[in-house]
Amino acid sequence: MTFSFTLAATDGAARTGVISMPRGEIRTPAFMPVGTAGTVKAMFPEDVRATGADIILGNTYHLMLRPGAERVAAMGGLHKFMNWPRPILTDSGGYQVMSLSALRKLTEEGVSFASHIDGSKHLLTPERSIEIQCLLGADIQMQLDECPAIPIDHEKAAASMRLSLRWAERSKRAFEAIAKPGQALFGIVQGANYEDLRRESLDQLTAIDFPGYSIGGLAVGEGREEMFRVLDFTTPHMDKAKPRYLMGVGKPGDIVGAVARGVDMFDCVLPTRAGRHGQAWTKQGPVNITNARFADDETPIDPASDCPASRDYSKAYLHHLFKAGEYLGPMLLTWHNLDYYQQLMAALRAAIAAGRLADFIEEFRAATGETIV
RNA sequence: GGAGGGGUGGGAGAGUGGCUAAAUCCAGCAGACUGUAAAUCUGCCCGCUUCGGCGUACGGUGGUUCGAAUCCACCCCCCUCCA
Repeated sequence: MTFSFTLAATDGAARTGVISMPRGEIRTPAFMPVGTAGTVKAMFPEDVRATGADIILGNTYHLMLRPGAERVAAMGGLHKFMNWPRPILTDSGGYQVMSLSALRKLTEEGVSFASHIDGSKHLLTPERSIEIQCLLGADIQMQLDECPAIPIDHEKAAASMRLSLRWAERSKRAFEAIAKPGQALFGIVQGANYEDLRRESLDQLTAIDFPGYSIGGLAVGEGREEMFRVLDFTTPHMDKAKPRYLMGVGKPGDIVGAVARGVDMFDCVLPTRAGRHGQAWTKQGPVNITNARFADDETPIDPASDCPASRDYSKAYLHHLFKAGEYLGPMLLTWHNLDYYQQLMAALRAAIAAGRLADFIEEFRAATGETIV
């Protein structure tokens, strides 16, 4: 069994379907919880699964440094190591080119990082990134890319995007040499917020040919409206038969708007990080549970939810746990947020299948007060 | 009764003539977080404010001084030790 993507229904530009892989199916549009260091922080894998996650993320850079890709391979691979038997998507380390820009040097060859842990030097080339992702056993792998922040001028954005293109070719060559059947490598469309660059990137990647395409370099400072504008001139030109993955996005409203523009896959640290920081995402929008107004609120976040974290604990208790610095607070709120995100994805899939996405978006806007054009 | 030490903003605790509306930490209030250097970070935290300031303030009262949380006098209170 190999990688395949089957569309079940469309509604405008939006699609719903299934990606089939040896380790399981991924219902799209999909939200993939982020488990950078081999754990979705503060969560048990079985609870992540119970929220409805079909696939989670891992990270090349972090796992390369600790515990080391070869060690994970010796332990039987990342799935066994972390007790997550379903598909795993790994980022290539491209995001760290931006987030750790102070600790790395960029050359044609690749990226040399000074470890944020102990300062040790590590060269991450496109080939080494693929090798690491294969050692980890990642089901869906990412090419190494450069993820520049926006704003960036056209010239620099073009140079960066073309570097990522050259790395895409090298990544594919390396992948074809060592990957196992059933694994997939995605190319990453770059080009900042410039239409000509996004088109050039997409055309070149399409020529190289990947089983799925990521849209990178968004949600990096440009704002929702601008991000949607970029999607508007990008997704219509993408291969309809292949999954489209908007990397690092996002807030629920970002996801809803991107799904309407034809995006199939998402990942974001927001539900987990915000959960650890006391922010709950709800059907009415985000709320900071540490606010004093919750100190005496005996109602749960969502009494109608199937998720214990959402249903069985009062806001007053969650408020207390955070105020007291208790571990259970971040655990419960992470759990709730992941469940909320998966409920949102399930609702989007159902709405697309029923041909009523526009109605769903209107209801979402009314309930959250969010602006989604 | 005697000797010594000490009383600073909600708490702890710096400061011992002007750079002090008063360090720092905690508590409190609010915000942020988008392919995770994040159980993190930021702002506010005496009152009023047109955000430029203005008014009060370091146990109390009085004094020295151009100027006092800081020096002096007396008083009040707390702690330790001796009777």
